[in-house]
Amino acid sequence: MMSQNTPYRVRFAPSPTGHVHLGSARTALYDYLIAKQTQGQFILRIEDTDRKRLVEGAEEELMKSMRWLGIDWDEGSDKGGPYGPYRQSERKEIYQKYAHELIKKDMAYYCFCSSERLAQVRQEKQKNKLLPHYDGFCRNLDKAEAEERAKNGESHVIRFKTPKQGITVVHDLLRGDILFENSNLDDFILVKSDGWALYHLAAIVDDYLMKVTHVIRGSEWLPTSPLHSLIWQAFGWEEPVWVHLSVFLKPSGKGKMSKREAADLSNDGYSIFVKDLEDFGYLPEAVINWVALMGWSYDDHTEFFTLEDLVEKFSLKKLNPSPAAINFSKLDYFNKQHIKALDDADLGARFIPFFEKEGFSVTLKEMEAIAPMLKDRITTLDDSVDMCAFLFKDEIMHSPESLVIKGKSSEETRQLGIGALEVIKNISDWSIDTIDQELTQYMNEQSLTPKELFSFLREAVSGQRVTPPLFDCMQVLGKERTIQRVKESLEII
RNA sequence: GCCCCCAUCGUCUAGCGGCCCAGGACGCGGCCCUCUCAAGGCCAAAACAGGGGUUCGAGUCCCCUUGGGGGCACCA
Repeated sequence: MMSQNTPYRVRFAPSPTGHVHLGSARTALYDYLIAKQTQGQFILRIEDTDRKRLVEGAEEELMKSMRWLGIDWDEGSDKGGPYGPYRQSERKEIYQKYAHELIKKDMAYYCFCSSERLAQVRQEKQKNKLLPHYDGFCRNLDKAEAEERAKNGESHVIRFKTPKQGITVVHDLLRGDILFENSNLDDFILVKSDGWALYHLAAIVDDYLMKVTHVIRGSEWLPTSPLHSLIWQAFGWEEPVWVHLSVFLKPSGKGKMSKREAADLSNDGYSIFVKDLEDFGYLPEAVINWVALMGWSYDDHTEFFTLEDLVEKFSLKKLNPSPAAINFSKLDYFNKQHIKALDDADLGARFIPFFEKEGFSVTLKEMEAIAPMLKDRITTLDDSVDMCAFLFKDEIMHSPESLVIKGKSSEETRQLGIGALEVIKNISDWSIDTIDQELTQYMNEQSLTPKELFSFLREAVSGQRVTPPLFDCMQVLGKERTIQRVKESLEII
């Protein structure tokens, strides 16, 4: 095993079939962390050998999501590197070459069985309660003859000649040795009849050629890991360190999230896709922090981490192999924490797209002004619009019922409002402190409670029940517009 | 069905044989503060799945049971 200070070469190898999922984001994050920490390299490799499953634009979105998270790579399909190409669809011949090398070594063979026959074999085996594996029909064909048939264009796949006896041991960093009886393993396919390599072959050849030292992947790969070990051994190569991460379970902890359940999540403003989280107003810092802590911990009390912190403190050894249920309320919590940690200019800048999406045209200066009064009262960035839209509207709606002070009549409210308006008009220094002083004094004179006077003014000035602190709002609104809105309110009571 | 993995509060977890009648965090409940909403402060409830071993001593090691999860494609 590698010592802690040798550079690790790791790879994140998604297939471009859709949005980036939280589980993928976590894997990529850990890859990135361990590469940075050891001054190694993080490789982004696109696994697109299945031409049927390609999704238009998925590769671009994938890179966008990763960059948004702040997880950048050293080598990849877009930036090259010494071991490219980094897109498997551009490496077809390489896999062909290695597959034939295995045939030559008698560790793989041509199989000419039709998919109909295969389906039949499988069905029969299942009926007899046997493993639904390949029956080995082509396993011992005459080699020269098989070679000839393949050359003549007969449709075929290439299968691995899995040992029938013995045990294959996979050493997982988190779980130790895992034993698999070879008799339970199948003669799995290496190369499809269309000539494209399957994951099992392609990933291993690439990991070898790209000098990957640590393979970090989801535990759904555990069942096929002996196959992978066997291929490494067949080539006579030294295996990388295997690290199988726990899977993410749905919030209830009962099973993986289904497509349907994942879609339903967005009704509550949550999602398991990175792209959606960005749209919903979550900070990449928060998503990183949150996801890092699902299956990993630093100690018994530290939980706020920046990417830089994680690079310094992350350790594969402290990974937890048990499955983890996704906890979105913790995401909310981390989002609040990271929002609070942002300075006003930074936070303000991040509000802009959310205001623009709602049709407001705002300036960075304006956003900077509202940032401090918002930073510890919003959960997601788009909450800023809900809370402060009234500051940027030309007209707001008032309802007479919500204006009238509780326990007082409309007429009493209007008289009080007229008094307050006079006070406001007479404020020459339009600062938060002065507004506070003057209005508080008026409140005392009239024997009103803060709730009575300020709820009225809040409604009058914003048309909303909930806003940031009233005097801050009035200050940002400006004296003229404040007066205007109070006047309008008095007219409709 | 077969193979594999996992097992501490509702959830994420600390715990690597005595420091634990189990600590932190989210969430939940209560109180304080308070112009709304938050934030903040304080307090509370809440867990070692069960059974066998090993040991002077087990949440920590081993075995079994149970429970949960993952995988059994010419997908990755």
